[in-house]
Amino acid sequence: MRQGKPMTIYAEMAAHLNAALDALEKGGVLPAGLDRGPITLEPPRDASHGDMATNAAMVLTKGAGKPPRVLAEALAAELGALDAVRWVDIAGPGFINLTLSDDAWRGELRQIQALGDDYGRSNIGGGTTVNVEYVSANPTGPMHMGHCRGAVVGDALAQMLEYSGHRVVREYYVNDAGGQVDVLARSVHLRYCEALGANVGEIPEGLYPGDYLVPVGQALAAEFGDRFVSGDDGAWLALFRTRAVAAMLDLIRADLALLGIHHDLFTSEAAIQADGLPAAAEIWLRAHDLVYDGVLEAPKGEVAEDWEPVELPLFRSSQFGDDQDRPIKKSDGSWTYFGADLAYHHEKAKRADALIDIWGADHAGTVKRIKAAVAALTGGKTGFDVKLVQMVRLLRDGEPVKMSKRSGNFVTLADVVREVGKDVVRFTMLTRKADAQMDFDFARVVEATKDNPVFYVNYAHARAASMARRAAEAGVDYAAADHDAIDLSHLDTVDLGLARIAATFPRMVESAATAREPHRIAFYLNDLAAAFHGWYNLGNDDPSRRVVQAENAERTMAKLFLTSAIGQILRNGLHLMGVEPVDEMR
RNA sequence: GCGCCCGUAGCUCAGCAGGAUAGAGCAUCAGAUUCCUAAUCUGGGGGCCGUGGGUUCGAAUCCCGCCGGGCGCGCCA
Repeated sequence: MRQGKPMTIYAEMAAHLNAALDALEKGGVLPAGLDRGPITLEPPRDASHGDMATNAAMVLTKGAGKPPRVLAEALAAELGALDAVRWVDIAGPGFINLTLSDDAWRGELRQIQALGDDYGRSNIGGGTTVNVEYVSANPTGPMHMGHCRGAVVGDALAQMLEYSGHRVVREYYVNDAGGQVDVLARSVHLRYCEALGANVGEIPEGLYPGDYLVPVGQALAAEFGDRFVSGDDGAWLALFRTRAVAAMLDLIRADLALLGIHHDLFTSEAAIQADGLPAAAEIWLRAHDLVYDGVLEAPKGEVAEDWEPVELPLFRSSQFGDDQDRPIKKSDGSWTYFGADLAYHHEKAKRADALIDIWGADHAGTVKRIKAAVAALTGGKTGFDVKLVQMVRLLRDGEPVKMSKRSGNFVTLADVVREVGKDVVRFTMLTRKADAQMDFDFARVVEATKDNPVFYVNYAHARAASMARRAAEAGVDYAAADHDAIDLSHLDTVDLGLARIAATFPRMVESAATAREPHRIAFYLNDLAAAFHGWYNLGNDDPSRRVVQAENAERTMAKLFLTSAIGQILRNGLHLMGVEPVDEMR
């Protein structure tokens, strides 16, 4: 039966289903070569239908030229003969419902324990490389809460993809070539002068006012003295830009570290340009008639008075569904953000099989052009997905927190992490699907109630851990026991209901990774925690259902085995989210 | 005007590559502490899944139109 490399129960049953279909082909019930792609084997919504259900008979009816019930009966006969299957029935339009034996579920619990941290890991990625670019905040200041959700979603996604058999590169694109870094350099110059005793007064409109630039100015003053106080900015602008960006990246890296986020690669836009990549891309695109010199139409909607038609090199993004063609260079000859960005994506595509960008929803309008450019430059060979992450509204005491970048009065990521903790921030950011707006209420995310999934899931894990402690106090030492020798026949069908939910973890992770939707982990964990809390509370009415039963060490051991398997699943899920499981709550 | 996202219980949201009687939490009502954290649990009430078509054995899910809401829209980043 269970031999070779360990298989989870869904994988095992899927293999059995395939073998049964092979048998039907051999017996002439099914023609050979039917597409089995649409066949599913999944838990039915209604648990009373059994443990697993397959639509195989309905899906194959057309190709087989036989009614679903006929196919279902033949298939049911094959499947019913399996040891693991206790009961088969055919229902509705032709569903085949399987009820597995208790021993099959007991076996799955052992599988969870045997695989441990790897229960849920898969190789659906087949070792292909996925590049996930996330955060990529402008290097002009510390991280603020506007960056937070994309950071967490991207990081959890990367983690999930790795767990699902991809090689993952976590990348940060440093926008160090635009006008905003000149502004940064000038803002730092002001702080530099200030450090040398100049009275700078109010920070002028158009420069970054934040105090975080003060130490950068001081460091430059200490290093260069008053050499750059007066005189042409050509003498210092490039130097200050470099130093300021480096300092900002240090701040950003430190902020990300607070969230447990570490990128593998920081790629500089300026370096991309210095290496001539945009120019090379332009030549290629011109050769393929995807870039031409043309004049943009005036913008629709609100009419701008300062609109002037200018001839620019334009990318034919309108051929790919964009509203209009997009310039890759400005009228002063420098590259637009888009012009550099397409070259950057081309570069990334050379070293990965698939690209994923995590962007804020405010950049939604630019998705089409970059997708079009990437498709053109890679010949459509590299998968490219842009995941948009919607805004987070910060609430304190039910009131929206006002933020203004201008005054420097934005809520920093570091402040929030300090206030509520890394794990609360990470978990909360994953409790909505990425493309739905969400509220982040400072009071609610730290609430210790079941309304707060962060707490609720962690509580389940802590509860699982505390049971082993309590049992030890009562003289049943689970940690020291020989786990293979524990007799799981003490677990009945009710107990094994938890195993049924736990067993769906691997397929849930796979589907979440495939769909690139890390929030599904959070919802699953919440469901598992609920089932676990419910199971635990059965002991209130019926003492024989308690976990710790000092007078019955064997039964206690079996219950602890189950408890610890659930703890393992909770841990594996939390790990994917980048959240530390807690063993104890105070 | 155009593009993207969204419309599911009173509120906040899930709904797993279409599946069987649509789920959870909050709120509300009724219950449960001889036990491992009641920081929890059990049960009730509450829905034309925005709307009209289409695809098929089967649609909240896929396609098209409409209605309603959010966001974005210049050579910015």
